[in-house]
Amino acid sequence: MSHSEEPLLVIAGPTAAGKSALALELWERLEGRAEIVSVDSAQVYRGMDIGTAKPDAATRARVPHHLLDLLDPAQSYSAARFAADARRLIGEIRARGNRPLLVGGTMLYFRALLHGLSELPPADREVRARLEAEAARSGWEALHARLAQVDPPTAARLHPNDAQRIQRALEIHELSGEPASRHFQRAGAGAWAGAVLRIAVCPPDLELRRRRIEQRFRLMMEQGFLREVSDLRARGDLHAELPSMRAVGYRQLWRHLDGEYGLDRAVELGVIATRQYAKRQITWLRGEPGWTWIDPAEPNAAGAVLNLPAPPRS
RNA sequence: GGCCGGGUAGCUCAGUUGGUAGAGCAGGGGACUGAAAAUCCCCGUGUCGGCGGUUCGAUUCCGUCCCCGGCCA
Repeated sequence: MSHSEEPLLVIAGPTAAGKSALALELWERLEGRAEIVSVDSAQVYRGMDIGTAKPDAATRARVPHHLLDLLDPAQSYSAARFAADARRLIGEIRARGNRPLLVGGTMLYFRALLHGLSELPPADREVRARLEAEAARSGWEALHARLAQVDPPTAARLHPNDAQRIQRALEIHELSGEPASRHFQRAGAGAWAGAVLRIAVCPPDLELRRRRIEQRFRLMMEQGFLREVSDLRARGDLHAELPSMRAVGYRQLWRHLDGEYGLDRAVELGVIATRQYAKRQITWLRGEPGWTWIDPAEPNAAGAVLNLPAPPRS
């Protein structure tokens, strides 16, 4: 069987569940004939290592990893860029005769790759800034009302408080002259054509998940997470509203450095934010059919993954 | 020991001119198309500190006790 005919192996799961460890074990079992593609919206930023639990240098020297350290934290990545990058990498890895392992926790990125995205205008700083200013003047309800004029289906779908999506929908309309709902109806980039084996790594016990998250956050603090954030902050050109600096943990430590609250409180809030993030990831996984749930504590979890029957082409 | 505050949801507190109570946070559930580790939605019964009393009815008024602050001794 050639590698291109093997199902695409994707590994998702809530943060701190043990995805990376499983991926490394899979790599061993595949005798190094595999490469890892990170599916992680925060690990793409350089200098954000400890707080994103990025694999360390030794691991990366041994096992090929992709889509890490792509951008400076002042820049921003996107689901669309991820989908394009991942598609390209999967082709390249297979061409080398290796098996791509897509591993990460950013569920929108998985969806963008596997289900495809509509063809939409990319984000536009100016349009967003203008909408932002308008919202500051007249409130998001007013913009929601305007969206209801130009794109009733989308306005009906969005809550008047969902500023981010209202802004995006208006942006799409403005830049393309067409409502987002119409774009969505048309076939976009399309779903992934080949077979996909979806693995959801998740300890079944809620309490265990909660404990692991706290332990890992505290470990990050011991490893110098605060220093990492204060170094980023000391650059002077970054700010708290950047997508990179809004990441779990970074946001809370940044505010602590701003003097908003003490370190203990920052850690507490960081742990809470991480748990809430994990909950959202699980919600996403539960809502989608086709995932095989794996308990990482199961002995030989990696072996079990490799013995799963290939799913039908989707 | 005396005086003054407080003791109400897991936490911080609001409130009831006497008809058994509600916010924020936490927690749970959900949504998700170029910011997604983002953004947003839904979910609130708890001996209203204990025990007595007054009352048709007390978390609310009265007495008493306990606990926590502060001030005075």
